[in-house]
Amino acid sequence: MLEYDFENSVGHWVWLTAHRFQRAMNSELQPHGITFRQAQVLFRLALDGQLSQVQLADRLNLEPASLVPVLDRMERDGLLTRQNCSEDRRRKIIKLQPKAETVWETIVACARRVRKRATRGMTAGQVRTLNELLSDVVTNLTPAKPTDEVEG
Amino acid sequence: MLEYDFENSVGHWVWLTAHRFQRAMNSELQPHGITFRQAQVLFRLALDGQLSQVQLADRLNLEPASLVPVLDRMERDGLLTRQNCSEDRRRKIIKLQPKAETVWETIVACARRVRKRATRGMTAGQVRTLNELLSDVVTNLTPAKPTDEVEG
DNA sequence: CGCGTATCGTTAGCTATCAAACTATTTGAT
DNA sequence: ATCAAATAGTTTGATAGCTAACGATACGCG
Repeated sequence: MLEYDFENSVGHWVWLTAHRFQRAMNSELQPHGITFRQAQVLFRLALDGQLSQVQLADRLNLEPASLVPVLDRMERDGLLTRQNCSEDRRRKIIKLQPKAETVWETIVACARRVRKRATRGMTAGQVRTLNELLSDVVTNLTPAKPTDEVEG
Repeated sequence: MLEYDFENSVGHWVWLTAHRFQRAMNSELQPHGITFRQAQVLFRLALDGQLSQVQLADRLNLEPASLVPVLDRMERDGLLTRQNCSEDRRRKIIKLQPKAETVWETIVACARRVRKRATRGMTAGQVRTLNELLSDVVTNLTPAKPTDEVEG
């Protein structure tokens, strides 16, 4: 009857795996009052320093509008601040608050535990292969942006 | 400063790939008034026939509570019905409506297009390898259920 | 300078997800 | 038979994501 082998499609497996990852991360982070998405924001800001909301959304592969409520909650919880930019008054600069550093160790520990569990029984070569194949799929599915060309 | 290589972790790539897949599927399905999740529900019901909500949620790797609003909208849109089960009056059987079959071709076509785009430039062997590695990760991250043992 | 366009952040309305608690019903142990 | 425990579906309250539209600001071209 059905003409599509959904169960063996890449999309199905990618989707299911991502779902399991998110659940694992969220259940690890929940006791510390942090969500997976918030952890990603902290990662990005810790790596790249201060960013505007558009820059941050772009690096998180997120629409700027989707970032607004996330930042609202993190600002409410004292993890970061929105600071008006004097040079461009439309822009707001996101800065981490000291509290963010106190949860940093927690996040890294959770990420390590989940990653270790996820790759149990796999060799380093298999993990690298997996990452490379996924990277190819991402490249294939990423629409070309006129201003920011995707390089190899 | 940072002790965690997030950019090269499996979780990062899996997450990003799934995000691209969902966006691709939703933008393909949007003109037809169907979401990715609704398409998955139709897939499942078309393959497995009538199911209760708990059965359906289990096969979709979803909490039963998360399924409720999805089914609400699909029932509202005339894609399916909830039918009270006479043997167990707690239970409701989900049945596809004729309208569901009319969107079936559309969904399969969208899935084919996205899959073809996602695996462009990859060999059949690479796709199989990718699926197998993802399957391993899913197994590693799936918590053992007491009633339903995970088999190899 | 002035006006059209682009950009930044936001809001509104929709869909989706989870955990926790609730109601109704069934099952099981005594 | 009775009552506690388990199960099915739902509700509530929170987080998250998208598109479309909006107000404020910056930029560009005449």
